[in-house]
Amino acid sequence: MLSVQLETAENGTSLTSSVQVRGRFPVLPPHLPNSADHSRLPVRVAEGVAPLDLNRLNSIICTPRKVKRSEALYRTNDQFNSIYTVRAGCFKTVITHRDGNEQVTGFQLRGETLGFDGVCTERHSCDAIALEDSEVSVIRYALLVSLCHEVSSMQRQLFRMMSGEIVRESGHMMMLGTMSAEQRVAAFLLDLSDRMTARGYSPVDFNLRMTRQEMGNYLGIKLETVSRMLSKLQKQGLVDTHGKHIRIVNRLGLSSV
Amino acid sequence: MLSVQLETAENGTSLTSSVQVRGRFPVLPPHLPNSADHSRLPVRVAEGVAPLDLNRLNSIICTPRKVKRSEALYRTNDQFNSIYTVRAGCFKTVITHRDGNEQVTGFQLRGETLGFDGVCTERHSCDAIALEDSEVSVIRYALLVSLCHEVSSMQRQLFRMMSGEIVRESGHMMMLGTMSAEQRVAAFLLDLSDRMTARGYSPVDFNLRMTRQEMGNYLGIKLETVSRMLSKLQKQGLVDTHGKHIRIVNRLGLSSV
DNA sequence: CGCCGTTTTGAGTCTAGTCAAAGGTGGTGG
DNA sequence: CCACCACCTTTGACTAGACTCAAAACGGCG
Repeated sequence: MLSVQLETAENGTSLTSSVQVRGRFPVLPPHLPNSADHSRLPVRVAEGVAPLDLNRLNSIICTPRKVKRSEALYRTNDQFNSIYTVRAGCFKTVITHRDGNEQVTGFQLRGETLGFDGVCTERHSCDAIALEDSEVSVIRYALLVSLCHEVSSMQRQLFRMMSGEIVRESGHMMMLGTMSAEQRVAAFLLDLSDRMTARGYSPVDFNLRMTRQEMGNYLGIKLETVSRMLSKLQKQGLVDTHGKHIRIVNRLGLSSV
Repeated sequence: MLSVQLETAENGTSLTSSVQVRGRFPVLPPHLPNSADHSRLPVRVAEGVAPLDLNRLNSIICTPRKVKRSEALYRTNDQFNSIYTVRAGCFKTVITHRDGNEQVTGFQLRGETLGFDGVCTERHSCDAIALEDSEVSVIRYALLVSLCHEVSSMQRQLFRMMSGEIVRESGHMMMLGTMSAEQRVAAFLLDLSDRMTARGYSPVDFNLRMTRQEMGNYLGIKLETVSRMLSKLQKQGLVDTHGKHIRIVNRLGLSSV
């Protein structure tokens, strides 16, 4: 039995497997975020899958690609060929309206996935921009799809990952639709904290990779408002901020803002 | 060659096929929305697919299910078993936060699809409520998945549908994040108009199935604001509203609000 | 050390929210 | 067929929260 894992965000889409191929497809241990050996994409599928050609897997998991800070991994209307998992660094996805309005639709941390927006029309529907010098694993979609066709557990996993993205986006819509500025900032920090935890970083102490501007855009508020709300949360003794460094002092208090 | 189509929203996910099974799986002609014979789900896949057992398809496309106005097709945390396409009527999907906050995440018209939110965790992550007496086709997910495993064009179509939902949600986020109340209402009417057109209804003359409350919740504004903005658009000569009946007078003007 | 981009804070404005009341609409039953 | 009721919609007056504009403080990097 061979097992493959496609790492995803944490909300249930990335299920652990009892049988894992290491060596050839080393899995990044979540508690060792700076693990030295990550020359290949960590790929994981929920259940063990039928034995299959390792070369086949190799052909899907391409050589990593580096993207410099503020450069694009892909842009709106680019031909869709691949999905990506973040091996190092951090990205944002941005939609640009014809009138020039921009909306940050998400931030992707190490281990999270990018590119599913392109499956539908075979062109990407947003820009993916690196927030710092980053590196991704490139997964050829056509090959992934044919692998899914052979390996049913992989197919199911891919369905789950896409559904997970749908669910996450719903949560974001809810935030944009119903929350006050203060609640948005609090919720954002908590979400980030959860995702950091899932990746093996400290849940209470981390550095933001995005500017107040980008954060505010994502949250549907202005950068000055983000700043004010952070100050307010600090006054309430819920967080401790120094520029981009965040320390969550009172997690419970933060979640009940 | 046999061709099956799973009808979806209009943004490119539902591709027409040259070879279609009629008779047994009659496709609702888009220009005849009230077509009498729709006792079975219209199922359509992008490309022709390999011949397969018709009984297999029959077992996936279950008997239709009726849902009365204001009743739930499914609720948050319900076990996920099936996805649904709307055969008649109209639904809304709603997320409820623990603090009681609600957010309408979408409206599903005739021919559109519901339920992908459940794939990820095998439980639904929102409520799907009928806005009027409605009817859906129930598609067993487990069977659909195994069919996808056999029929690669069906697998690709399902991936496209889910990606389409991701893209649509991104658009909604952009609206919630960047648009003024007036723009939101205008954009909402235009979106609805496009979807009505895609379903064979008039693009300029239609009835809303939701209340101002539900519309406002979806748009991230209050019901009074929806009402005010509709009045404003009417004063500008862009639309003509009488309660739930909408007539788009100046489409171009509306899109440049 | 000085520069540039980012962040913080303040003051004033404006959009959308709140509260309230009146006007419509559709469905039900007499 | 009409009257009544419940619910939905519109409109107005006032308020609050977030935005805009502006200036100063901070921080990282060459």
